[in-house]
Amino acid sequence: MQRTRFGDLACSIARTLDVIGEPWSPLILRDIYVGINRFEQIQQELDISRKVLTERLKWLVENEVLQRHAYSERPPRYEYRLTAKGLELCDLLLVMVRWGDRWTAGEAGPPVLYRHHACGQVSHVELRCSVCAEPMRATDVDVLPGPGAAPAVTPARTG
Amino acid sequence: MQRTRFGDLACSIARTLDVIGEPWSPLILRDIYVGINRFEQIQQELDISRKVLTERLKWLVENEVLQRHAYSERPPRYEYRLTAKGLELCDLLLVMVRWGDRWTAGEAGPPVLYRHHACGQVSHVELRCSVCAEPMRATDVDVLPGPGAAPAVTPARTG
DNA sequence: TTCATTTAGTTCCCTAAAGGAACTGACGAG
DNA sequence: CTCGTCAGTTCCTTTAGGGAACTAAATGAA
Repeated sequence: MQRTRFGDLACSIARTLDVIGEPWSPLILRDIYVGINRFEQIQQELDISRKVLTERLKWLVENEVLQRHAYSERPPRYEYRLTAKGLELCDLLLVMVRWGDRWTAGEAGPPVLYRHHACGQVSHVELRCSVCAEPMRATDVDVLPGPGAAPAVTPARTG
Repeated sequence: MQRTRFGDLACSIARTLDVIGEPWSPLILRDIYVGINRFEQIQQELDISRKVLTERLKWLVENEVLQRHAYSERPPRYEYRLTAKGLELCDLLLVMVRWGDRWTAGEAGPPVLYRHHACGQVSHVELRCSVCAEPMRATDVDVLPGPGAAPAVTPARTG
C-alpha cells in the first residue's frame, strides 16, 4: 500500500477521513451540493483528472454518500445525487467554509456567502451543544472514552 | 506536480483543504489537541511514517496552525502547540466526529465521548446560525456570491 | 450515409508522494 | 564508553495522482 487506510481505526475522525479524506473528495461533494452533479460538469469545474474523478465517484457511491442516477436511458447518462448520509457530510463543508473565510480569505473577503432560510440573514455556522444549545467549541469539552473505544493496550505483564 | 494544490482557488473549502487536507494532517491535529504533542509520541500513536510526520508538522507550523516550542534547551527537545488558528480548526474535528459517530460507529457505539463544560452533559455539536441561533444545516441555506468571488469567466466575444 | 458532438468513462505513461527501514546527531545516565 | 532517547534525515520501493489520448453509445446536422 502506498496510502494507509484509516477506516479500521477506532476513531470517528479517521473513519470520516476514510470516506471523504482523499484529495478532491470534499470539492466533489461541494460541486454536487450546489447542483454540479454530472461527470463532465464536475471534471470541468474542478479541472480534475478524469481518472481520479472516476475513482472518487465510485468510492463515494460505494460508501453511500452519493447515488448514481440515470437521467437518460438512451443514451445512458448519469448524474450523482447526495444521499442523506452525504447531505450530512455537507455540514462539514459549512464548517470548513467558516474556517477558510476567517483565516484564509484576506482582504478580498469570503468568496461565497450563505443566507439562512430561517432568518433570511447572511450568516455562518456556529457550533453549539446538542443538549444545552450553548456554544460548544474544541475548548469547551472534556474527552472521555466511549463504548466503542478500542480496549486499552496494556502490555501483559506476567508475574 | 503530482498533487494539485488547492490554495489558489477562490473557495474557502479548497483553501482549508490546502492547510489540513493532506493525509494524516487532521489526525495529527487531533493528537496535539488531546495532548499528544511530541514527535515520538505522535509517530507511535498514529504509526505514521517519520518522513511524512516531519513534512506535515513543518507545513502546519508554516501555516500557523501549530507552533514549535522547545521544552528543553539541552538536549534540544520540541513539542507542538496549537495556535488560535489551529484550535479553531479543531472545531472541524468535532464535526467530523459527529458524522463518524452517526454513520460509521455501528453497534459498538462512539469510541470517544465529549462532555460539555457549560452543562456537564455528554453531548455532541450541532450547527446553528450565528445570527438567529436556529439550526443551520446544509439544507437550510442559499448560496450567494461574496466579495472575494472570482470574477465570472465570460469568454470575451468581440463583435 | 457520413461526420461531428456530447457524455461518461477507460487506458496508458510519467512523476511525485507515501511507506518503511536504517541512519544521524545531540545529549544524559550509568 | 556504551546505551538509550528524542527529533529528525536519508534512501529506496511502491503506488496514487496528473495528463493526454482513446473508447463506446447515442444524437444531430450536412
